[in-house]
Amino acid sequence: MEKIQKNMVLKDFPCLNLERTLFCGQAFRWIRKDDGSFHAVVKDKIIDVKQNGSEIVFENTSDEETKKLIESYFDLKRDYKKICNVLSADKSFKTAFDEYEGIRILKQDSWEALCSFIISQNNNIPRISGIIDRFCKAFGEKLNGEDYTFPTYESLKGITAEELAPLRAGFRAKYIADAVEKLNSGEVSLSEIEKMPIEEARTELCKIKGVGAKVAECTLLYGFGRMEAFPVDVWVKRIMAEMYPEGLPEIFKGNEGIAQQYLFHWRRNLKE
DNA sequence: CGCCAGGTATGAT
DNA sequence: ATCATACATGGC
Repeated sequence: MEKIQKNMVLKDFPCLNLERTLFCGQAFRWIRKDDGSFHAVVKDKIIDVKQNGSEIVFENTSDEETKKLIESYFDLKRDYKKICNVLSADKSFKTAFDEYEGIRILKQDSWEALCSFIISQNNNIPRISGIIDRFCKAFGEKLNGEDYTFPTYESLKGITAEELAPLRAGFRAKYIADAVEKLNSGEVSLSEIEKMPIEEARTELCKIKGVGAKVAECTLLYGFGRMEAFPVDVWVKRIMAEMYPEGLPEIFKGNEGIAQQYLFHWRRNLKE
């Protein structure tokens, strides 16, 4: 029997480098398999994707729903080439972009982004991934032998920090519990935040314990696709001091988040 | 073994 | 307001 074509293929797609996009510190669940492909669960779908030269192949993506998910998650409708060209008028951005072209902002589930960046505080990336992995295995929905969905806050309703102990998240467990509680009670609403002006959205997110300026900003950028969000961590603080003592250039306006991701990744790989 | 990690809450000046 | 420190855990 002839095998039907059921892979979604992108040929010469502008500004999409999987390796860089998936491992630049915005998402924590992607793994690299032995055959060089990348694997993760996005929402309730298992995604396997590989990059062969100018071709990007999403495996087993025949259904329309999965294609729509990929289009949204990888932000495929946005013209990064054009945006980055504008941002490149700034010398520092251009340096970062020339070295790391192909990074896109992933549009993740807002709850997953919120939770992931609560876990990220004062933590390192390998351990963040480990905690999230244990979180999914302990409380997510099993898809098959290895793969679990990210647990919803609805399914965690009433959970205590003690019950989250298996994650070994340390002092962050009580923050996750507080987020679950406030989202379930409606004291904080992600669907409302989605519609809010950014300043108001920041204030809402910061009602959750363990959510400060940085985590709120990451949630808005990676969970809500707010490209004007600009997370400032230790690396970006250094960037600001070293390159933008007078503040961000005007041309970044509306795309501060994209600028941030390139500058962050570039500066972090520079070390010192 | 010590240092540090995509911060934040808390308490002291 | 601004500043220092603790925080859980484990990667390196």
